Amino acid sequence: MVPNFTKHSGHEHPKPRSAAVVDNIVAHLSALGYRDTEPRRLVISAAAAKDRPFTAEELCASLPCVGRATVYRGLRLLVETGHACRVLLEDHELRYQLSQPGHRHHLLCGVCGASAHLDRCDTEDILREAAAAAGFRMSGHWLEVYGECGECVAD
Amino acid sequence: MVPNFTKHSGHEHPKPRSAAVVDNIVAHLSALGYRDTEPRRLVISAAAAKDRPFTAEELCASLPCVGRATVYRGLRLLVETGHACRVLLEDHELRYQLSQPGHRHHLLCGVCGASAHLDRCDTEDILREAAAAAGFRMSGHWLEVYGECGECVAD
DNA sequence: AACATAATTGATACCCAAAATCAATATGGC
DNA sequence: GCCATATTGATTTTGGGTATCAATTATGTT
Repeated sequence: MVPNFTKHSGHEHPKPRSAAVVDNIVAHLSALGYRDTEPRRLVISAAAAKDRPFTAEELCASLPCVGRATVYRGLRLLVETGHACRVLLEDHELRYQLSQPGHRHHLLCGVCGASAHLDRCDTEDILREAAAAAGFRMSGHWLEVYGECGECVAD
Repeated sequence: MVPNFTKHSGHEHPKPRSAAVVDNIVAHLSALGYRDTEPRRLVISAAAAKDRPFTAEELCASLPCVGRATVYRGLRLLVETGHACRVLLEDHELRYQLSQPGHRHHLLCGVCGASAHLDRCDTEDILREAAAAAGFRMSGHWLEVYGECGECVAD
């Protein structure tokens, strides 16, 4: 019954990072009073295993042993607690993606669909300034950059 | 039962700018082979009259004489042709907003919901550079800045 | 370790936004 | 004005997402 996460071809990393991510999130949820359950871990783990933004339905398909409602609830919880965010890509489908809380910068490849984080965010100050020029007091932002990732450019 | 949309207080501008926007869009659609029909104009006009992102349902309510299907089709067409874009705000509702083609920068007030365009986009170059550092070739971006607009800050 | 309590799960039913259908109508080129 | 065709809109259908609720499970306590 345990789903087999053999998605990542070739590489035989024991995936310590992904597991750590799941543990981190579960720990945070516990701190917030949410229980550490296996279905919830499965949802988070499956979400962490995705290497690009995914739909709720895709996640359901990846988790045949977890009820639909639980998958949706898990996703909602992740979004509410800031561990995932919703992404509206150009195909007009609502997708999800794990993310560091408050971090809303993504590089999205229009060819292969890969998604990466934009780590160094020098834009913060510039945005704040531009917003101030329009009379806004900025509290946050969401940024998505479309283009082609390195691999797709190489092809 | 009729919702009272007396939001636009006072101002009795004959709204020439909005009309021009509608004409522009209709002209572009015509160039693409789409016909110039009254229901479609009504949809575009109603969308242009909104001063903040709106839901499809809200637009339907604003257009009791236009069929639901036509409103939804009109919105879809606007999005497909780049005259509107979908916006995912923090209340998790899918909203629409007219926009210049390719222009995806908005200032969104979390208090009153007002939306403004970020016109001078100095971020373009910085983003391109940051994306390149991650191996991406940037082709476009979508940026939303959350915060408080001038009026709400003043209160 | 067993208990009590409360959160969580999942099968199902339900809701509603959005799309599909299709006959009737309006548009634009001729 | 005519015709081919895009468009409309009343209606039906779809499907993503949520609510329900009995059964189950996690956590703190003793």
